[in-house]
Amino acid sequence: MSARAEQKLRTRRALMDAALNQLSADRGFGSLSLREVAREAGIAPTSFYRHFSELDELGLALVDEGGVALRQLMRQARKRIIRDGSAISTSVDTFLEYLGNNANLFRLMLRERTGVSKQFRTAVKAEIDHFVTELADDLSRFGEERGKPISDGRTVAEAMVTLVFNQGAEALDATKEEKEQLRQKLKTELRMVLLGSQAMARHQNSTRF
Amino acid sequence: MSARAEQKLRTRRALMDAALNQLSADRGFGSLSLREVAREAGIAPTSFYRHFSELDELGLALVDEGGVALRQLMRQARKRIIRDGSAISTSVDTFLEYLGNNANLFRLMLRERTGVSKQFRTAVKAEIDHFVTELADDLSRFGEERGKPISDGRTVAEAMVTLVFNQGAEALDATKEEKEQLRQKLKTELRMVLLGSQAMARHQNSTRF
DNA sequence: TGTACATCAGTGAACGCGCGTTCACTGATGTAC
DNA sequence: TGTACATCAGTGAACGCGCGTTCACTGATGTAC
Repeated sequence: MSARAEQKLRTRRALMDAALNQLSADRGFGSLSLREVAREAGIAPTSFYRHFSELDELGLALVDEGGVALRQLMRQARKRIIRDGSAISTSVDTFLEYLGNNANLFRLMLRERTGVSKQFRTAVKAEIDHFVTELADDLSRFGEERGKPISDGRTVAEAMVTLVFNQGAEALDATKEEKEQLRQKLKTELRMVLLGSQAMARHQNSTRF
Repeated sequence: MSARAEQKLRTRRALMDAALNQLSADRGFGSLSLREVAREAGIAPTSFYRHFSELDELGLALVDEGGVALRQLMRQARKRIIRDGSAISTSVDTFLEYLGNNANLFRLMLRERTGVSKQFRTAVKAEIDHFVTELADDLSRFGEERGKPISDGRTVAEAMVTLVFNQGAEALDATKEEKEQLRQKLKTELRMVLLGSQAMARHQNSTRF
C-alpha cells in the first residue's frame, strides 16, 4: 500500500478513535459534533469529508467494529466452554471481559440499539440478530448432546441475549462490587431461562406422547 | 384555584404535551429544543422559563408521569389477575395495552433508562426499581399461595421486567402481526423464567433437607 | 534515474442557521381597603 | 361595590455561540515516460 493510502487509513483510524473516546456514560453518539471529532483527531473540520460523507457514516463504521467484537467474543466463549465446561458461567465471564475491554464500543451498540436513528438501530439489530442465531444453534446442539433438549431455542437465545446486554449496560458504570453482583445475578437469570426451557421441553414431550 | 393559576397549569400541560408529541421513534428527548417545544405549545420561547428552569426539568416531570402510569398498570394487572387468573398472560396483555395507550411516554422511559443524562437515568431507574420491588412481592406471595415457591424472587422480577421492557420497546414500532408474535414470545420467556425459578427452588429444598 | 504532470489529503476563510438565555416591557388578574 | 396598587404569565428584541457545509487553495506523494 502506498504511503499516502497508509496515512489516510491512519487519519481515518484517528477519527474513529476520537469519536470512541468522546463516547461515555454521559455522551451519546447523537451529541457528538463533526467539529469536535475532527478537533480531537487533530485535523481541520473540513478534512473530515475526505473520510466520511457525514458523522453517521463514521458511527456505522463503529457499529461494524462492534459486530466484529461480538463474533470474536462468541468464538472465544466457545473455546473456553470446550476447555472448562460450564457454558453459562463461562459465557457470562467472557462477555463481561469483552465489555470491560471495549467499553465505549459496547456503549455505542447498547445505546444505538434503541437509539434515535433508524439506520443505526437496524445496523445494531442485524449484528445482535446474528449473535442470537449463533447462540440458538449452540444451545440446541448442546441440549441434544447432553440429553436435555430445550424448547423454543431461538426464544431462549433472545431472552438470554436481552438479559446479558441489559445487565451489561449497567455493568459499564458499576463499581467492582456491583459488577460482581451483576455477574452472579446474570448467571442466575440465564440458568432460570435454561432450566425453564428444559422443563417446557419435558412437558411438551410427556404430553405429546 | 384562581383563574390565573389554572391558566398557568394549562400552559404547563401544553408544554409537556408538546414535548411528548415530538417524541417518536426518530426523535429522542435529547434532540428536542426549548424553542421547538415552546413553538408547538404556542408560546414565546422566553415564556418557557415561567414554567421550567430548563428543558430537562420538563423531561423529569414527564418521567414522573411515566412512573404514575407504571403504578396504574400494576394495579390494573393485579385486578385482572384476581378476576381471570393466568398471571403471566394477563400481565403481558395489560402491559402491552398500556404501552399502546401511552406510546411516547413509554418511549421516553425506555430511552432515558439507558440515556445520556445521569439525572434521567437515575429517575427512570427509580421508577422501574419500584415496579420491580412490587412485582417481586407479588411473585413470592403467589408462589407461596400456590405451593410453588420460587427462588431469588427479586432476581426473577428483575429478569421479567428487563424482558418485558425490552420487547416492549420493540413492540412500539412493530406491525400488528409482529406485535402478536412479540406478545407470544414474551409470555414464553416469562414462563421460562418462572419455571426455572421454581425448579431452582425445588433443587435447593431437595438438597438442603 | 530524472522530469513533467496528475492526484488528492488536508487547509482556512466564510456562510447562514437555530440555539439558549437576558432583559425591560405589558397588560390582565388578584388583593387590600 | 369601587378604587388603587401588586403580582406575574407572556412578550419581542437582541446577544453571542458552535454548528455543518462550501469553496478555492496548497503542497506532498504518486505515476508515466
